[in-house]
This record gives sequence, C-alpha cells and structure tokens, in this order.
Amino acid sequence: MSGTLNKVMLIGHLGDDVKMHYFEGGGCLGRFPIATNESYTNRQTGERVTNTEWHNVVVRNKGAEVCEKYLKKGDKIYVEGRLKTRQWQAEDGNTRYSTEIHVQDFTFLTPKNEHPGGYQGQQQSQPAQSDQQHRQSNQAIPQQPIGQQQDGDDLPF
Amino acid sequence: MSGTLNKVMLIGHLGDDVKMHYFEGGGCLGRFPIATNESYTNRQTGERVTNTEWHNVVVRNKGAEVCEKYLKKGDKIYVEGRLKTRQWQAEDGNTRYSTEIHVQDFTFLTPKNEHPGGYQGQQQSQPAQSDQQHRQSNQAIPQQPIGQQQDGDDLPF
Amino acid sequence: MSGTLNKVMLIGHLGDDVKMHYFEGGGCLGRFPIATNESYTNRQTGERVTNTEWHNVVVRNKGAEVCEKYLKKGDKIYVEGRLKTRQWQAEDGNTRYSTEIHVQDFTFLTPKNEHPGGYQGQQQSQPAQSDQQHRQSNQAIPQQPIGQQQDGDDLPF
Amino acid sequence: MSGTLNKVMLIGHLGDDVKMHYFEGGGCLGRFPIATNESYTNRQTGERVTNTEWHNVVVRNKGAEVCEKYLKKGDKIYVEGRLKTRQWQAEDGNTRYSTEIHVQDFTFLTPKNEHPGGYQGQQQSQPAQSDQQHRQSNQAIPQQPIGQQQDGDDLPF
DNA sequence: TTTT
DNA sequence: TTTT
Repeated sequence: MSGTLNKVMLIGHLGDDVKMHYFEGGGCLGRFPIATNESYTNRQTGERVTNTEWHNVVVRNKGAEVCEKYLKKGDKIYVEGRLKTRQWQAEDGNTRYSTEIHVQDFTFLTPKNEHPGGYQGQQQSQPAQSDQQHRQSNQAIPQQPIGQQQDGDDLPF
Repeated sequence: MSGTLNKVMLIGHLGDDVKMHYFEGGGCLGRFPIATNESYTNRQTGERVTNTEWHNVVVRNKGAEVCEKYLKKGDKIYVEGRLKTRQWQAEDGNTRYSTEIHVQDFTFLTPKNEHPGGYQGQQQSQPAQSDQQHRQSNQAIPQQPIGQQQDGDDLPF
Repeated sequence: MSGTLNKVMLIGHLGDDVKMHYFEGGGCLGRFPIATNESYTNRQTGERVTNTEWHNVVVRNKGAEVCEKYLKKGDKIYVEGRLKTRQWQAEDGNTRYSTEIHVQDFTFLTPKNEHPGGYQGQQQSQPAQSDQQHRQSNQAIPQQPIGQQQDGDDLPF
Repeated sequence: MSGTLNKVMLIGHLGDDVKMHYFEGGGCLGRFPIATNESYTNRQTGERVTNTEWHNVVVRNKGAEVCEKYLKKGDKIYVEGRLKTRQWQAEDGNTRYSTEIHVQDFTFLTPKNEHPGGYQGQQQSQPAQSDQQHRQSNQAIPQQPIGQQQDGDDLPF
C-alpha cells in the first residue's frame, strides 16, 4: 500500500517556548508554534505586503526533550515532518480541526554563542549535542537509543 | 526579509474532482482533496494500522485550468506548495481555521492511456501538455504567458 | 553539530534493473539509474527542448532487497536521500568524481496490476509489502527489524 | 510529458566566495561551493565520525547578483534547485562529469548585523532586500522584472 | 574550501 | 506569538 508522500519542510522562528506534555508510559511530546513569512508587492496598489503564517509543530520523545532543552522563543529552526489534521468535539457539539506538523527531523539554525555553564562558542557554535541526537527519525520509545544511523556501517564502497 | 521556508510536498490520490471558482478579474481557483496514507504496526497489539490523511489543495489560474482539464477523482498527483491557514467567522461567532496547501508546482502521476481525441499513449504517457504548462510557479495573472523558464536561455556554460 | 541539510527528492523512471552487491558482513547495496525530464521552449528559436537528467541511485540493505524484488527497468519511483560524491583514482592517475543519491526513503509509483503468483491488484495496488517495508530510514544492518515506526506508539493526544 | 521531479534542498556554509561569470547577452551566472555535514557513531569502533559533503552550486542572473552582493565565504544559506550533471571532454580525451545544483530558490541564513552604509541590524537582521528579490524562480533574463508573485493578486477567496 |  |  501507500505509494504516497506527506512531507512538510519549514524554516522559521519560534513564536513561543516549547510546551512539554509527559505521558504515563514514559513518552513525551513537545509543542511550539513556528512563524514563516511571505512578502510580495501588491500589483494593484504597488505596496509591499508581508504575511506571517503560523504552524503548529509537534515533536515527540527524545526529540521533544532536545527541543525543550535548547530552543526558546525567537530561535530559528528547520523542521521536517508530516501534516496531520486532528479533530475533536468542541463544547458546542461541532467537530473542530487543527492541522499540525509532526516532526521527523529538525536542525537548529540560531547560533548559540553563550552557554549557561559553558564553553564559549565560537562564531556559530551549536548546542552540546550531536547531529545524531537532534536528528530524530520517528523513534517511538524514548528509553531506547535513538540509533537512526546514517550510513554508519562502514561498508566498503 | 524573510529567511524562512514554507514548503509542502505531497503524493496522493484525489478524493474528488476539481471544483473551480471563477473571479471577475479573470482569475480562477481550483480546489480538490488529496489523500495520503501512513501504515505502521501497533507495538502493543501487533496489528497493522493504516491512517489516511486528507489535504485541502488550492491551485490558481492556469494551473487550476490544467488540473480541471486533466485530473479526476482517484488520480494520483504530486503537488508542491505552501501551507496557508485561512480563518473565518463561523455562524456561531467563533473563529474557525482551515489549513490549505497552496500549490506552486505539480505533476500528474496517473498514466493516461486513453485520450478523448487522441494518440494512444505509450507506456506512461502524460496528458497533452508540456512540463511548462503544468509546472506552475506562482503566476498570478492567467492571461499572461506562464513563462517560468527553466534554464531555457541557452547560456554557453 | 551540523545545522545543515542535504536532501534530494526525485520522481523518475529506472533506466535499468537494480544491480545488487552483497558484502561479507551480511550487508548489501543496490544501484540503479533514474531519469528525470525537463522541458522548456527555447526563447530564441521557439522550439521545444527536452532534457533528460540521469541520477545514480544507491540503496542499502533491506531497502535494496525490496527494490530488487519489486522494481524493474522502466518503473516509476519516488526516492528521497542525500547527495554523496564519491571519488576514486582512475587508471590514468587522476581523481575522478561520481555523485550519487544515497536513498533514505522511497515509494513505488508504478501500478502493479499483475503479480506472478498473485492477487489481481485493484486500481493502484502496490506490491505485497507494507509502507513500513519500503520506507527505509537509514537502517544499517539488514538482520534487524526495520522498525522505523511512524507515530506507532498510540500516545493519547 | 515529464511527470518527474528533480529537487535538491541544501542548508550549508559557503566554502568560498561567489565567482561570477558574465555573458554577452547580458546574462550572468554565479558559482559557489556549499558544505553539508553528517555525523554518526561508527558501530564497530564507537568513535564519532563527521563527513563533509561538498556541493557545486550554480545560480543565474538576478539571483547570482544578489548572492554575489550579500554572500561571502562562511555564510550559511538554504538553496533549492535541480541536479544537473555536466559533461565535458578532458584533455586526455576522456569524458568527465560534474554534478551541479542549479538554484531555483534560496534564502540567507546568516544574520547580518553590520551593514556597510547601514542601519545597525538588530539580532538576526537580513540584507536590505526583499523576499521577492532573493526568491528567484527560473527567471532567464535579468533585465526583466523578476515577477515571481506569490499569491499576490488579492483574489477574494 | 565551510561550519560546529 | 516569531523574525527582518
């Protein structure tokens, strides 16, 4: 089955800090809004228009913890994920919909030059975490090692 | 300004035919739903689960006309565009949101072996339109030539 | 580290069957060429030009086996991966380069209506494999279960 | 025709300044290398490995001029484009290949806090250019207005 | 040749 | 609610 693709890629700024939710089984989930901007010149009026689009980003487990630890309101991030429209019953009995981006991968784009405890970053230094750590790929259980190896098998070619 | 990215890429099947809307100035707009599927095995129960996600696709002007002409319910398509969340006032006074994919580019993935007037397609032949025609790139006024040249200038390098 | 992105997405047709290579440790690797097309109208001459671009695709382990089993020359596929430029010493002593797409994910786009042993596919049915099976995500050791769960944890949100 | 996709998306740092080439007809072209990084832990040895991948980026006309003006070695950029493998005859008579990324869109990711003449940027300020200007979409002739409107038509939907 |  |  399938033969389909559902992919979203965003570069934008966090409109708020990461909000965490913890579950009984040990899982967790982080949510934050990302803003993207679009600018164009109105053909009729000639005036410059800027629109901001807001995206509801959802990240799980290990990835959520990394985001909560290193991201804050205003930071720039690249996120890649899937579109998912949740629905729920509103108090008035109507069905409501909310479209979210469920993150599969992300990378931080805001240089971190200062660290609380830490090694004064030069230039564009990133948090003290590996690519491995903040590249999350659909891992479902946080207790497990992340293990989304990228060609890490040293095959001889 | 900007430094942001807002990109969606989908491969899926049309859940319905293209619905057209025509505007006074000569512009038009087509809407259709696309379904994408996701399958996974539930860890607890071991059962196979398939989820279908529905996406509201919006395409404009020349691109809308091409889609209306060549696409029908059930067809497979690749679309690329931007996420846009519209809001409106519901009858109950509440603000409602609807997230749409505003198409910037698309290509048909359903082989068309039969044509009303025409040339029996070999293998995977596409509709009688060029890549130029169905590659729309943000053109705003349908009367204009589409003209989104792709390296079509024969520069000597 | 990192903060970088290296992503390629292709939809195209196989120019040849999948060529497999097996390694001692149990790993394997499949290679095949994919063609993409680009069309445009030359501005000076007004003539229609079509260019074909060839891409060297490399897929590993479980994914390679799935591709070898279900793909053949002429089939259409979506592949997603990373650009990697290999270099080697040519016989003449010069360094040569070859750029490859190392696959991280793929999905088949050619409808399979007939199967050797098999269940006549309805509509657009795909090979007898799950999304799980042909969605490979960087798994390095084929003996392992693939396990790239996509939200398969039934978290209550 | 077509029904294919040829897309590359990179976030990386410039390994060198933009090299410009000007043509007789008024067109121009800029070239620069982009580095992307990949990190993983070798399974056998447990050691951390970082690989750098180099990409040959080619940007045309107006986009090239914007890049030359605002980008320098070390800057971070997002580029989106198509893979294109050039071939040429080497002196030894052999055919050589070089794979390039032909840019269709880009956005700068290095904050510009200082400007030659200018307004001291706060935080993450970008160059004095609009999204319109550095979003190039296949425009072929630089004398023309760029005009890749993004929904700039104020249609009432 | 970049960056962390 | 971000950023430029």
